[in-house]
Amino acid sequence: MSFDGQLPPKMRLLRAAAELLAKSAGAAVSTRQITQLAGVTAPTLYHHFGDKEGLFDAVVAAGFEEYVAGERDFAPSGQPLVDIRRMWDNHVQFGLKQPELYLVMFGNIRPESRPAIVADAEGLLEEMLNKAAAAGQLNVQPREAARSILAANVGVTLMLIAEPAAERNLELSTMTRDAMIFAVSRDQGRDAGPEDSGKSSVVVAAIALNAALQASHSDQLTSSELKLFLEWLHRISTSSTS
Amino acid sequence: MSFDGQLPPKMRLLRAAAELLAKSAGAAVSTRQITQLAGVTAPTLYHHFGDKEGLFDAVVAAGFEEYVAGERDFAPSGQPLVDIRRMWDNHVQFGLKQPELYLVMFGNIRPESRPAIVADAEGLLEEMLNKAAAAGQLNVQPREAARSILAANVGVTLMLIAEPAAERNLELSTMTRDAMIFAVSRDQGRDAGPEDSGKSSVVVAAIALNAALQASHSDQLTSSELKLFLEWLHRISTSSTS
DNA sequence: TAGCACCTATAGCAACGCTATATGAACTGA
DNA sequence: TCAGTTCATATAGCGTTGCTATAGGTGCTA
Repeated sequence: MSFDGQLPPKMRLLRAAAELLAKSAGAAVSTRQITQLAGVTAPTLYHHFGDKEGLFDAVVAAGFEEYVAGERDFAPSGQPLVDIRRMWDNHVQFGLKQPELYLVMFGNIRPESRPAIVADAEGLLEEMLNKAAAAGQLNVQPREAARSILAANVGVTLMLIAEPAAERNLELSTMTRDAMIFAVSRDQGRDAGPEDSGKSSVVVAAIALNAALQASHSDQLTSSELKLFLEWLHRISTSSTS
Repeated sequence: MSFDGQLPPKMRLLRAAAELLAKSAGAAVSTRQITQLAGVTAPTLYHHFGDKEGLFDAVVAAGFEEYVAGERDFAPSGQPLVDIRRMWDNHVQFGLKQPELYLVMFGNIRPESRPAIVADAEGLLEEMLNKAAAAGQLNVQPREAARSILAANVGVTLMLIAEPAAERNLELSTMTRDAMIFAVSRDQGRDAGPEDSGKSSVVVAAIALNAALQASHSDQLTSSELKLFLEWLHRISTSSTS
């Protein structure tokens, strides 16, 4: 298959790069391979993308949009925690379907190159977790919960990718997923050990109120009052969780 | 600094590679750089390691021994779950101390290359989890628990590495760690309906927080702050807007 | 038609991973 | 003692890589 057809060279380069990246199974992909498959010469690549990495970044960006689209695809079920399970599963499926792309996106992140990709993925989760918090189902701050869940999600996906496809056991994913969701969700605290629930009931209530307030535009307080109120709420919410 | 000294060339190559890898901050490291720093010519490298990747594998293997040594360093406390917490923390510390090495070990894993390292790390965890299982503290099979915990541990460490060192928040690690350990340990108050509490409003949340606060003597706010806070809380609680 | 952006091609550089071949040093067995 | 063998390193260079200086073609506006 080649892309000599009708598309503009920029698009042909993108598709060629994506295709070669996808079936190269981790081996290096050269610019010469890409430009040849795209039916284009080297300077064209550098004119449009500046860099080999620039081209790969563009591929990743396209892949990420696909990922985000997948995450938003299903209608909210009204049960945030159920939706979060779906997001987790969708994340894993995306990683297994496009392992090379996934490794570039989440496996190779480095402090300086860490772009908005992780932050965006985190934002999607946090958005959903906010709904859970508003419904009083959360045990911790939505942002922290999102980071934690996403970290575990990435770890599980990387581990599954690393395994030979034949012996992949998705139970690793479901088990870790449920463990994480269970850990951040509220309904564990009630029956848990006595020392745990005493402290956290205030925290849980504060978190729920915080989320609910932000969702509802209550007019019972002036904006300056509200600001201070929320600050105190935050202080309570983030109190001691060693 | 160079390694022209007394050591045999093989060792000099290893150290030079490790050093360059460590301070290259993710950029590619060429064999020419390595051999020059080691005071050796190209064929020597290929004689001893066969391959550039062979050399890197050797570096990783050395790094892994250091990692394992760290994991075994502390004496078992007699409480397996406590030891597992220490193993988790040690894993994260290793990753933060040698991020480049860690990324090669755990971030770049591909199906064909090296589940071996992961398998070893998993074995260490499983060993400890076996003790927990023997003590009746486990909820799931030790092997599955080990895989799950390790996956989350790797995910968290990668995420921390990806952050600028300045704003790294280790609470992500402790929180995820405790969530995972809690999830696999037996004495949790399991069960609880999927969606017990329907929709919680600001008012409900505020009332809950009010009650919780008064019962718990939180010290996050001063008494004067608390007084005002409770007044506002009351205003919100008694409002009729949903 | 002239001028002007844009886009693409020709040709080639420096750096890369790697190797065919040769040389020296250290050990063997007679 | 010394040829034979093996191990370890060096010289030199191959093919490929990412990238670019330069020039030419194309379609637009005037």
